[in-house]
Amino acid sequence: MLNRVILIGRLTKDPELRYTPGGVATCSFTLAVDRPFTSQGGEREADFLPIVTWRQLAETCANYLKKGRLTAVEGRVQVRNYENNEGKRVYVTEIVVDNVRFLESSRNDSAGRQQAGTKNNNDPFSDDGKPIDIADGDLPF
Amino acid sequence: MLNRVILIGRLTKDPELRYTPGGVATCSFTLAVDRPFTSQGGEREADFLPIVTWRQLAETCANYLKKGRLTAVEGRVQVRNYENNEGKRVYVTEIVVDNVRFLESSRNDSAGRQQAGTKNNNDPFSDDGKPIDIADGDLPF
Amino acid sequence: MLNRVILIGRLTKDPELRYTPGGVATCSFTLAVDRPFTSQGGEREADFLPIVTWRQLAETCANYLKKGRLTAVEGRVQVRNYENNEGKRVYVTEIVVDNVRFLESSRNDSAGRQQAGTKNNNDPFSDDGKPIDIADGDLPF
Amino acid sequence: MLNRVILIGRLTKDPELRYTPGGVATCSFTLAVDRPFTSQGGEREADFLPIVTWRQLAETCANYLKKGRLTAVEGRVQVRNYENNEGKRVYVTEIVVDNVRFLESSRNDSAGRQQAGTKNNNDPFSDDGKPIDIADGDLPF
DNA sequence: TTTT
DNA sequence: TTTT
Repeated sequence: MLNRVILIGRLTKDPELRYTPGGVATCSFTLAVDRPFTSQGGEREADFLPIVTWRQLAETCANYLKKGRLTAVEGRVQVRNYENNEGKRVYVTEIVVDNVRFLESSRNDSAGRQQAGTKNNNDPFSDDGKPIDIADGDLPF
Repeated sequence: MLNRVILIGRLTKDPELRYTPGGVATCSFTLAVDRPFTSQGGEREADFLPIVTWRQLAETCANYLKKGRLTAVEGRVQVRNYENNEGKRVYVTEIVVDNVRFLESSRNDSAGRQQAGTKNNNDPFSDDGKPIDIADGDLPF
Repeated sequence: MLNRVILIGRLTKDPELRYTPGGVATCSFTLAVDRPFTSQGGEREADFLPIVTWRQLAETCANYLKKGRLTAVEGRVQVRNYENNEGKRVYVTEIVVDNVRFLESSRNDSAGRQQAGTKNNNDPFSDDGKPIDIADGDLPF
Repeated sequence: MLNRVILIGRLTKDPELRYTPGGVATCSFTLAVDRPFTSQGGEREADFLPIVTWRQLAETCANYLKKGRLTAVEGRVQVRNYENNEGKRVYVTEIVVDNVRFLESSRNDSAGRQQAGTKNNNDPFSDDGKPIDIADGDLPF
């Protein structure tokens, strides 16, 4: 009935932009969000949360976000499921985001941006030349 | 760095109370949270989100929550992982909650509460008589 | 840069629906939100927060909300200012809301709803027959 | 019943640290939070929101925050009231904060920090040598 | 696997 | 599998 998440963290990698068969843009990345407490005994101190954006926001994220950037997102927790190749139902929890704030400008890493230009990870077909397998009727927001 | 979730939904079952070997209470339940949009094509219209509470709040939840109750929770998204019996690392996403609001009073189901008393689901050992396998040094908040 | 508020509380009165000169609907009400702690010494234990909604949501609120109803809202904190009749600048803090959840159905107060029908508080001109003094170019969202 | 605010903005001035007569620290500052939309007609495009913190967090804020710093805060909206010198009741809306994230490190302004040291704005008595007029029994959290 |  |  109400489902709201706000996160601030850093991208673990450059974002990935894809398109559905119907041409809808979607951008995915992972945010590393440091936990508020220090775990005793060498346990993990950050959560790695999968973020998904759609449409115009997806293209903006692909253009402006990069590995390591401090970023704030607003959205909702969603559990998606699909059948894997062994015929087993798999549940995936993602944060579907409708608002993104870039908390670090790009002024300090022009080198990084140029490098991003040479091996262009914003190209929707950069991985395998084919659009991803997402039903267009199945989009949030 | 910041990780905040607020949900309003209904419990899919009665909550479950357990204790760690060190005696720390933890209460788990699932919230069904209706999505804001109607999916075309028979898709799922709610997310079923696993909630975890600890210590005093866990005992309060076990005492006051019941299947079907409208409930608001505040907490953070957490990814826990463990090795399963095939030696494979499994990742579980949960909402670790530090604030709960009971949005429905119990006045309309005294029968239900009495029934909860006879088959006592608040008993930490109700399932198998043994405490659960959680390291005490690994608690949030 | 980011401004998000989530409240759960009860309406202190029936909501008020108005229209700008340009015909844009706006609905206002106050939420009483109980504080999490008990104040020693007879101090106030709730905050009374002014809520504003616009357009379609304003009309939905006017139709479905009523004094006393438990309600969840999502929006942002806004400080509006204007010059009063003594020529002094006055600052007003409001919660401008873009999402409302009705946490109590109306089944238990059909009497109340019929009464609301007789003295129709949903009539945009119920107070004085004139639209309110809000510039249409000055709308949020 | 639930009251949660999350803001990201910049301090309009250095924070002010004070102590109640009972010795409880409180730190105040204003966050400028840019609005998500551009107002046509020269209207204000940011909200200036008064933030209040208490106890240990107040001292941390006084030590680490400075004018201009990008900062995230979590808390609740509160309406405080008092009688002014004309005997009129005045209502003040503030964000009482229990979590602060410093989104900009201080590495780029050592000059600024040194200056802060010479005219020490962290001194609780820097303004007038007297503690502020707050009843100790009237503290949040 | 699921709530109203 | 991971960020600073």
